[in-house]
Amino acid sequence: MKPFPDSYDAKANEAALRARWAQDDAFRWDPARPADTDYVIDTPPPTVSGALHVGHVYSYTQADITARYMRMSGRNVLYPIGWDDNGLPTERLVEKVRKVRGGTMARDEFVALCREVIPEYEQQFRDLFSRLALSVDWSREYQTISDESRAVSQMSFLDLYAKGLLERRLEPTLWDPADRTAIAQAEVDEIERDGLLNHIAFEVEGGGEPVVIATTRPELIGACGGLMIHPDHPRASELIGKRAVSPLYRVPVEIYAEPSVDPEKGTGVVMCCTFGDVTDIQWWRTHKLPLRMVIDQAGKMIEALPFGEAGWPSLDPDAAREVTAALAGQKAAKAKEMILDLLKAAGAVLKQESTRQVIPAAERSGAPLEIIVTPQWFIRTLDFKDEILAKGREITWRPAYMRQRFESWVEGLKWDWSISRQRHFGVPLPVWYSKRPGEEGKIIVASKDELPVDPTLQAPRGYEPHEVEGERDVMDTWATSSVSPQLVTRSINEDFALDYDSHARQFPMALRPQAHEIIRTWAFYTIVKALHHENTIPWSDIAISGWCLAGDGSKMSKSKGNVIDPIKLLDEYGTDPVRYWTGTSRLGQDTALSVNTLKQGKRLVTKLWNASKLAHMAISAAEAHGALDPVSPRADIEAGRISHPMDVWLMGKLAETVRKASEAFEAYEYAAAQRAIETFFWSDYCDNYLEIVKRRTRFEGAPSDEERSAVLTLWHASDALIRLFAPFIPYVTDALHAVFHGDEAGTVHACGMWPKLADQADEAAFRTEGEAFLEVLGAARKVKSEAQLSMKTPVTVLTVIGEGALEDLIGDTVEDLKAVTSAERAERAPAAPDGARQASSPDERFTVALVLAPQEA
RNA sequence: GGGCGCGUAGCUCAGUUGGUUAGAGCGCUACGUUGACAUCGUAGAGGUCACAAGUUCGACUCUUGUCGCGCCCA
Repeated sequence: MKPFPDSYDAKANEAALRARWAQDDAFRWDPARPADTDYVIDTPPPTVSGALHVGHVYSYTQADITARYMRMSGRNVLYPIGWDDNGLPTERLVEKVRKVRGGTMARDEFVALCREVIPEYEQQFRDLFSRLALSVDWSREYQTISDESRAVSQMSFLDLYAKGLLERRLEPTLWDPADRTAIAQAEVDEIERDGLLNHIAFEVEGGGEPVVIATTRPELIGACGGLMIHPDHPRASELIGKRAVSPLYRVPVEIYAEPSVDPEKGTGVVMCCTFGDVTDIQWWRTHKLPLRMVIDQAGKMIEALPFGEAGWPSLDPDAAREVTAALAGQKAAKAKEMILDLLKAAGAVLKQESTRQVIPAAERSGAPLEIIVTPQWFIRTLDFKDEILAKGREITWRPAYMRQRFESWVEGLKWDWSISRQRHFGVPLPVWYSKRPGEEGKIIVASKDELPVDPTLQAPRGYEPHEVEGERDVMDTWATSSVSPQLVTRSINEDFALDYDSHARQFPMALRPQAHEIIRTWAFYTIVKALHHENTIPWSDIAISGWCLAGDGSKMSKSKGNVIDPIKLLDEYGTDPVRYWTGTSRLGQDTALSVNTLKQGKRLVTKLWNASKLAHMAISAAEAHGALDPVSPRADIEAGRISHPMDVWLMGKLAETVRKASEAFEAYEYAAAQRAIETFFWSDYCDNYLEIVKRRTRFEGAPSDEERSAVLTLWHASDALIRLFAPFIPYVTDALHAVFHGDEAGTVHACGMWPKLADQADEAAFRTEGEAFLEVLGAARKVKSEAQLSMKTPVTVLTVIGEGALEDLIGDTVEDLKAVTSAERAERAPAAPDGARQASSPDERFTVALVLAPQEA
């Protein structure tokens, strides 16, 4: 044992322990241990181009609390960490800090710039996570832009391509006109806004009453390929099969019966365009309508449309070209205004009603989406909804109701997963298109020994550079992130492996911890990949964390100005109290940042320090006389070395606490574990036991048997409390562990350090008498408190009202009761002595009377 | 429109198969410090468990409905 430091210097201790953990590689996964003890965590690598946020602190600490418990309880924990530095967020960051535009530079120059900028942002995360004491295996740290990660991501591509699950298709695709790239359904935000529903008249060919359609997107009239009318519409039988002529452009279009038109909305007739929304795509396919794009990749009206040519008929091509020219180059919103003016001038706008509309927008840029037709690479997901749902049900969701979010997302899927992005910085799609005569356009996919490959810089084997066109698109960042378990195990499956043995051993993994807003992205895509690659689940459990809210329960946001800097939070309170706050949260539940709870954490750290200090004084005094030889609570009780009833009682309460905490942790209910431990520590141990035991800690010379019993109990309680609190407050506990066991004993966080149930005492031992003792003590405290006296105030006699001997009630602890209440005598009697003050016990089972000693004036 | 979560003391939250008198911390009130801790201790005040109906000997807990907040999906 080391001497006890006077006070706890959290800052210095944190730095010293961080250095020690790093030096000892304390949290390294041990390949030599048997595979059935493995506990592998699929840590989501954070996007390093984003700002550090309290949400990072919150959700990664939740995962770490569980990871530390799992490791201490004997699992061989692999808790990896990586950094996601792919994709558009990084591009935007680099453009901002280096004041460049990615699109105007050579791609390899821009990529080089990205690689140059990233490290300092990565370092911020490394520093934060290290400071949070995340017990990750730093020896396996990875980057999603590393050669190996890119190779594994490209292996995933090769495997899916070989299985026919990944293909290049020319078809309508969700498109972000601001960032000029295809996006996936998961990156779409539905935003509500006010709009106008315009009633617009189309002439009916051959004369007669015009047909009136209702649309919120009149700028797409040039893209109209047909009108859809509900079969029950009053004019249905009259109109179906006829042709209508669009205003301005004068394009004749068929009128079709279409039961999916909402007859209640607008006029009950709508136009189908290329493409206003998902329904347009369905109708376009069903009725085999012509493809007429009027909006380009920048979201602007195309400058020249071939009216009068094949596929673009018009009764008045010159007028159509004139309208096209008038709108040319305008963004959709402006074109909408302009064309409405033209339509009004032509008398075609019959009515405008304001409406509340929900429009899809790109999550990242906020721009309203377009649907345009470009060749993209798609992973087949729509055909696999049932399989994906089935895999979701094989995974244990914590909390269970989070699975419904996943399921409602999968059930609502409307698009296959487009993974190609028209960006610069990302994992290249490993394909080329042949220019060789006779096979022009043939897709050439890299072979696995060529990976990682950048097809813009390299040619495929067997081809000269001039014979191929390398694919310039890169992978969606999720296409890479969704193989995070495979990056860690360095293999996609048996066919595509850098190290298949480790994959076979570690995959599927035990746990994916993550936040709930990425269920439809990270969790979903990872499940899809595991299904497609190996027809399995990626992990057996998924633990979903909620959001960290501001102190008033509102969401933190820059616009509200209530964002808290995690570094400042850690500076102000220290890591252990911040982790304690996280430890009070529940999975799935949002948690408000609470100053009270943070302060409570700080008090706990101090209290644990001081309680350990008191125990240490007695223990070191005993050790000086060679009287310290603790084995385990159970062994020491059985051997009679721990013999005092209150010591046995405390060890029973400790046993109960170890059991409750272990059970809670096994159910991923770490907050319940923290509560059980804290309650035992604060009320049983500090408030009661330490006060009771003090009289047996003031020995000089060698301790007597009952003093040695006290010392051993203090040892076991201190040692166990340090271990029990360790997952929550790793710094102070490891410092205390070193005080009690010496530096050479290693970290308290090592594998197997959790208190073992088999070593604990009998939970029920002396329970009844011990509880009666505390009730009597509580009543005595109440008497003194009501008399406004200190506990030290001398008492001549303490009387528990009732029949029988006091020992029948509280066992052989009368001396302890006298000492802790400063009573000369304690007894049980049917009535209180004259002049006694009385109070009842907290549970009202007992009445206790105290006769106070005469006060000196 | 469909679904999920939440609603318990002034505040932040516990309350695990229905069972005496609903708990904790902070805050508040009063008192208490010479051998761990005032970054503390003891005691006290404070709640029709959102609301209504039902099941039951018994409901914070189960069922149904209503209201409010948040979220997911369409």
